[in-house]
Parts: sequence; C-alpha cells; structure tokens
Amino acid sequence: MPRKPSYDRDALIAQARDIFWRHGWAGTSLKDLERELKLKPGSFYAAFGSKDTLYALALERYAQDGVASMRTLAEELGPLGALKAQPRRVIEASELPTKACMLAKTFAELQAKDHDLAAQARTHMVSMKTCFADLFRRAQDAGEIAPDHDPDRLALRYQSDLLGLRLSAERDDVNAAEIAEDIAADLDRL
Amino acid sequence: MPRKPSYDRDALIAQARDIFWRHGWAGTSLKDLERELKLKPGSFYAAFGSKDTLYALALERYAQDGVASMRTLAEELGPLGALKAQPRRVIEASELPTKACMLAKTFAELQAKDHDLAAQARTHMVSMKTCFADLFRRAQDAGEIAPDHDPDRLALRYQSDLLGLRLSAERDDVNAAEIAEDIAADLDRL
DNA sequence: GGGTTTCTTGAGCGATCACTCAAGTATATA
DNA sequence: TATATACTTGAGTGATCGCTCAAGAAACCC
Repeated sequence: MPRKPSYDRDALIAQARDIFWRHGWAGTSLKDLERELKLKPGSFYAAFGSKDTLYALALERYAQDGVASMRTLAEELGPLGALKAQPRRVIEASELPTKACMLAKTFAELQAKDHDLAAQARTHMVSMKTCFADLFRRAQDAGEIAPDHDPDRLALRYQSDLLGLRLSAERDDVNAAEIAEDIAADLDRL
Repeated sequence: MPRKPSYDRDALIAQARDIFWRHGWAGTSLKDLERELKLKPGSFYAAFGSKDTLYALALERYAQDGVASMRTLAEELGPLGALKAQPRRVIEASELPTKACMLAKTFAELQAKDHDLAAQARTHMVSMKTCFADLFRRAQDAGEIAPDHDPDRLALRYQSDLLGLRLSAERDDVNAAEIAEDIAADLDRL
C-alpha cells in the first residue's frame, strides 16, 4: 500500500550538512534548503520535522564522519602519525564546503542563546577530544611521545590548535600550511 | 537652534559591540538593539543609518581596543611578557560579554556570504597580527627569543592559537587555563 | 484494475525582519 | 518669549521568516 519517497534521505542530510556548515544556522533559510534539496515545504517537514531537527542530524553526521576518518587515519599512520597528519589534511581537503569546523561554528553562533544545538555541538566536540586523547595515549604506549604528559590535556590543546588553524585557513591572507606544519612539529617535541 | 541628542553615541556603540559580540550579526535583531540601547527605530536610524553601519562601528571599536590594550600590556611587561600574559588575560577577563574573539565570530559567520563585514573583520585581524609580529620582532631584538624565527610566521601561529583558545574557553567542559599556560610555555622555547 | 496509503505540491498562515516617515516635543538662538 | 531646528516617537511598510495543510498524484497490495 505505501509509496516510497523519491529522495535519498541520507544524501539530503549530507547536502544539508554542507549548506549549514557553510552558511550557519541563522544564515540558512528554509527557502535555501528547499531550493538546494529540491523539496517543497510539505515534503521537507514530512521528512525532517523542522529546520532544527535537520540541523541536528547534519551535525551528528558531521561528528561521526570526523571521528571515523580520524580512526581510519590512525590505522594507516599510527596514532602519532595521524595526529601529525591531521592539521595538514584538514586544510588541504578541497572538497570541504569550508575549512572551519562545523561544531565550532555551531557552538560559537548559538551558545549565547542557550540553543539546544549548541549543547549538541559541545557534546560532539567532547567525543572528538576523547578520540584525540585516545590517540595520544596510544602514542605514549608506543613510546612515540614521553610518558610524563596528560593525554587529556594534550588532546585539549591539540583540539584548540586545530580550531584556530581551521578558522585561520578561511582567511585568504594567511598561509595556513605553515601553521599546520608548526602544529605538527610541536608534536615531535613531546 | 539645534537640539542635542539625549544619548551618548560612544557609549551606545560600546553597548552595541557587546550585544553583537555575544549574539552575532544575524542573532541580533533591530528589536534587540532598540530595547537594549533604549532607542526607538527613528532615533536608531537617525543616529547610525543601518544595522550594518552600527556593526561596522562596533567592530572598529573592538579592534582598536584590542591593539591598544596589547600595546599597553607590552609597555608594562615588555614584548615577550605581553605575548605570554595575553592568553591567560583574555580568558580571565570576566567583564567580557563572551570569551571568543568578535573578529573571528564575525568572519566565521559572514565570510561565506561575501559580506562586507567579513572583509572588515579580516582587515582588523591583519592589524592584530601585525601588532603581534611587532612584539615578536622586538622580543628578538631584545634577545628574548632566538633570532632564527620569522616574526610574521610566529605571529600567525600565535594568533591562530589565541583564536582556538578563546573559542575553547566558551566551553564549560574545558580547562582553558591549562591551554593558556601551554601556549605561554611554548613561547619560552623559541 | 480497484482501493488504500503515502508522498508531493504550493498557496498561504502569523510572526518577525530591517527599515521609513510624518507628527509631536524639546532646546537652542534671537 | 517667539521661532527655528533638531531630536523623539511609534504606527506601519513590504519582505521574508519557519511552518501548516488540504488537495492531487503516484505506487503499493489484492
């Protein structure tokens, strides 16, 4: 009896993620989404319920992909190798809609309003930090960095540096590659 | 013949700066400004012309204060002392409406839209970077850091780190003081 | 093919957006 | 005090906001 939707829900979420990522929460209107996703208002609300719900789905997708790609990188290059490669990788990725971190942009935009999405972004940032801390711990276990460092503290500093790097990478007057190199070089001195 | 305005224009700009700083460009409505600045629409537009014009004034004020306070700090503590003190100082300043940098927030929000205010924010960030580079140069001249570093490169990395720190300082799950210490400690190893 | 169920469509909802302007009010000079 | 000149007020502009819903179209099961 039922009829299948004509769209690919997962693909729409990914597309919405890129739009929100670039233009932000307030900067993306329903009209924008309807035009880009090729959905009329009725279909949009049948599929996702609300703009905020779709944003939350997009944010979750973004965060999951972030952790997953970091894990994949660690399998290739080892924990320290992954941590050293990530800064360069993130600013060189030309397929990204924008260099800055979507979690950071969301948090910066909505935190002052106590918006639910800001809390979600923070939660996802904690997951990412935990992922970094795991890698630092494994790097210590492997003897790649000195054991007298707190992995959580290293992870927090590293995450903070990455946020700064990725925001700086949006500036066309900045040589972000140099900053990325310097961040990676610092990891060798641990 | 004329009649003086009943408001203090400079104070209103400072107040608007704090509101924009906290809530962003799209997140601040004319209604918000009229309520907080206690101006009816007519007075608002007579005084400032448009929301964007006031935002530009607020941004300029923010940037000027930033450079000025860095210069003052350098007179007290010397170039390297100022650079080392700034991370801690910026996250401990309890009078600030928010920890994150207003230039960074503006740039992140509006750059994808090619908004004039994003270009202005970038220009002000260049001024700030130049200020940092001057301090690094002076620290080299004073023999406080090794001469084999490019001051502009150091300034860019430093500014990037500060942006990350200040964004991280908004997270209540993060010990920003530790990150600030680590940034300052790195300067001693130059 | 008939009947059922879902998806698609798009006009339009009330609220809010940035902004305007004519009328009223207060203060300066003469 | 009279007049000229601003400043203040707030109702109201058209546009856009996120969102609703009734009607029509399409795909499934029997």
